Amino acid sequence: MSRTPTPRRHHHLSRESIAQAALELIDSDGLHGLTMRNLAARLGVRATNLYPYVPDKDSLLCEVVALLLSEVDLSERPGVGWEECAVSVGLSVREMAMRHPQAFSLVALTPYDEWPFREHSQRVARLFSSVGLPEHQWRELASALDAYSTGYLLIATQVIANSSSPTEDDIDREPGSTKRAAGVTNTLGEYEEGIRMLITGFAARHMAGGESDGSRRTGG
Amino acid sequence: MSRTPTPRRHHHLSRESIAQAALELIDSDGLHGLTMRNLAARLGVRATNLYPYVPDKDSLLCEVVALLLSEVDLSERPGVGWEECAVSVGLSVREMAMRHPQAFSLVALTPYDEWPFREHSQRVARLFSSVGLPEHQWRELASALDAYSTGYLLIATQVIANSSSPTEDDIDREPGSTKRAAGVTNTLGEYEEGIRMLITGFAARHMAGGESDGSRRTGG
DNA sequence: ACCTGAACACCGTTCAAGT
DNA sequence: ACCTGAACACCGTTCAAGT
Repeated sequence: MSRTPTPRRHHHLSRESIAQAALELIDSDGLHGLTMRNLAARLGVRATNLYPYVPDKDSLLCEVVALLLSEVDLSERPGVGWEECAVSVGLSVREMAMRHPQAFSLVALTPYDEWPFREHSQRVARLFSSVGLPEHQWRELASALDAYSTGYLLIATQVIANSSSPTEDDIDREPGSTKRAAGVTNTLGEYEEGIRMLITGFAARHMAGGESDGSRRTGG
Repeated sequence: MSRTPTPRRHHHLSRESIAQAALELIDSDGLHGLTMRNLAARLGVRATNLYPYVPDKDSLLCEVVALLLSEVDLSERPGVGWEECAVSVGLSVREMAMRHPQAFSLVALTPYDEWPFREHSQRVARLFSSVGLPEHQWRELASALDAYSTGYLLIATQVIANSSSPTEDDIDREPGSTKRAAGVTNTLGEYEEGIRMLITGFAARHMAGGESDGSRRTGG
């Protein structure tokens, strides 16, 4: 019955604390700096001591994804129309991605039917169902916005992660390197404009009047 | 001077043939079935024999990405308006992704400033600059469409890859498993509708009249 | 000149042996 | 009862030694 082995020595160890340390390790050393041995060393412990708390590395990565998703602000925005609500959620996702550019690919790579996305989907549903759109409509909108955000931020963070981890060998000491010629922009403005294009197009194609000003003025 | 060592024995080996075999191996065994040793075995050779042709595994993965990008149809569509042109490119990307669901994440994970995207970006530029839109406009549109496609298809393929590789241990022999409850849909219709939302929104926000019917009737 | 096996420095994970 | 080092089966990659 006791599913959790509850070991007694390392009191600072737990699924949560290990996942937190893993995220910090990724943030500082990059994804392939996350090693069971490295992570254990960071916690003052041997790799084998992690296994009572975490079944394997994949589960640990799921835990990290859950940590990242929990940083997205999905609280209700009272009195805010669905358009601005969708925009602000998108911006919150971007803030999370830019706080953790080396870890964001984990979010994008984790299959949607894995458990970290279950709670997240429920939080999204709770927010969007309070926003005045019929369910089949906000589901289609949320799906498109999610695809756009995931793709845009993955592309942006991969460029950041690639140029910020020289892996200690090829440090070309030129300040303006040959990198950003490929037209990778990643500005908040461009990202937000894409979201607004989706919202505008959604309203035009799927709603009656197609109005999209977002001053909803809800009394209660 | 002789940068290419030009070995003489294994005549069937070359950068291209190795990359092709790597893609086939990923398609059948999944991404983590691709191993220098596995790949060599598939080619009737030892792992060390690959290194004269490919400097390391990362370069090999870039070569695979180039192979995948080359499958995208970016030929000109004479007499087709920019809207339908953008849609058909998006559908071609989806066909590539669905042909290689286990390999698509490589495309999404490869930083945009790596070389496989240079030629691809030039092909995109060649197509879109022939379509009647000013450069700053089609660049913004292409960027948003790329983000959407990448995100949507990554999410879709990760679910496919996750459920099609039971890794030989957890084969729950229930036909209708607990999987697809998370609302992962991945239909061609939903994907295409997202593209059209972006196009409609782009036209409404960035063009004069905002017309978007796509019958361009170009004479030459 | 070309190829090869052994070897290096790592992985994730397990488990018998210690205390 | 808890922890540990050694060990297993792998990686990517190198290189001295063979032919």
